[in-house]
Amino acid sequence: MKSPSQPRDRGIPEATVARLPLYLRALHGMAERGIATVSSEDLAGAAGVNSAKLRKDLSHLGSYGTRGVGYEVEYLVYQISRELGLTQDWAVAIVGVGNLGRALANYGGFVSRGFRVAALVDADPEVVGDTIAGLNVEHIDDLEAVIARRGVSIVVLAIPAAAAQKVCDRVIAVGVTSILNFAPVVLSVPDGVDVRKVDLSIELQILAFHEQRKAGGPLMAVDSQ
Amino acid sequence: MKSPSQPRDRGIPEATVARLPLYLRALHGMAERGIATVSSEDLAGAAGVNSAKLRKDLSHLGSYGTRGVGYEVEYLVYQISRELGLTQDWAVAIVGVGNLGRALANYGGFVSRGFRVAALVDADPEVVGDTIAGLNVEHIDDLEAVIARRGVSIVVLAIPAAAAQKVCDRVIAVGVTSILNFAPVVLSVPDGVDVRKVDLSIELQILAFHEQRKAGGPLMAVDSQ
DNA sequence: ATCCCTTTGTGAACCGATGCACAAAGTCGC
DNA sequence: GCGACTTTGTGCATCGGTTCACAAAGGGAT
Repeated sequence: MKSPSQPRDRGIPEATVARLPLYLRALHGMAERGIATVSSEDLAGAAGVNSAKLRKDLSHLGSYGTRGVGYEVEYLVYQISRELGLTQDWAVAIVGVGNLGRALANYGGFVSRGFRVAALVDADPEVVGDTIAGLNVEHIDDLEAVIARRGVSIVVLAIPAAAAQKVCDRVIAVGVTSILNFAPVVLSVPDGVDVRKVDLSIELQILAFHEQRKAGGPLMAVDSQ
Repeated sequence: MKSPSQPRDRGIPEATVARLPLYLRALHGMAERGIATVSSEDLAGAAGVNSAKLRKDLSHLGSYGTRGVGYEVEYLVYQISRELGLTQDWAVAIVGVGNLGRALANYGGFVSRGFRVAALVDADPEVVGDTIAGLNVEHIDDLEAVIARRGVSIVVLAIPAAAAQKVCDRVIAVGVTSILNFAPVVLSVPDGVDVRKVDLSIELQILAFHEQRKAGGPLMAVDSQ
């Protein structure tokens, strides 16, 4: 026989990984409202995806549903959390405590489960030493020491584009392999380092493209009345 | 004969649209450094993509290169800008001037070209009437009037998850069809409305997944020495 | 004017992701 | 214990996107 609930495939598709947090959030909401089991149809609805896609996504983790019934909410929360690595605590350092860095540090929600802001770092002597969100702001010169001391494994870059590559190189040099970049610049990193980018400007430009398209296209080839 | 440099295909792939802002940024940098022409190889390098992909992307806009030479930087900047709709000015309203909303309002860079923060709105009477980034904060009750008066066509939601759907519905009701959502919630919108989502928590969770994977997987099935 | 060199634009194979549709598997009522 | 019903898990067709590889196109030298 085989043990019934084992993650089968070590290779989970990237598209699936990107949706797991969505499912997890929906499940947390259901758990809080006391819902014990949920069908793929309902969960897919809450997460805004197709139910077949949801089932296929979950099937990559293992066979955690019961046919005729659905998925047990608490159990699925645990399995997804474990798969995403949220059963452990990740220490996050935020580099740059300008407007954005401050917002991130104070944004309690984003560090809800599994993540902990462990350090704030900035280059401006004016803010070094300040306390933001209960944390002391340390100097960028001590970046490497801070990362080592606090056990930081994920670094968030909330600094100007011009400074991003240099800081990126420094944190990689001391072993960081996960970076969330808010600076509007393409970081070049060696293999094995993951960079995820959040770029407000790009998102707005994509919206503008579609908005313009709705309004009649760039040439405004009006055949409307 | 045919006019040589006409956008040929009105259906530009979504993946291409998402990369055009990247190319545009790289081109702006080159223009500032006085570079007149650029090859697909060099531009692709600056944007961090494969050169064949870049050529195929640009070919969707038209035939704007010269074989044996490359692309004229200024001309390409204009063509991409036009395609993205950045030759016109988009009025953006930011709803919610908490930490994040404030950061966005002050973040000059993201409203660089084509975009203009035209209104700030919040529900907290404490901040309504304040001036942030040179703009008066208006009350959420006047949301519809503000959108109409300022000609807002893109709305940025920087509010708590619980309030997002309601505000979303209201702006859609007065004709807004482009929304950039920072609230950690799946918005449901009618067809024809574009929502783009920026979710810090999800990005971190994806990083955590890969970080854990590097460290040996969720089961820590160590067969290493 | 011709040849060689560079670089674009694209046909075609490939790859991953999506969604339909259904068999397999389980529950519940009687 | 059995049959009807529900819902999962997945095979398969399809689709969009990526990458390779090369013919076509243009520039510059001689």
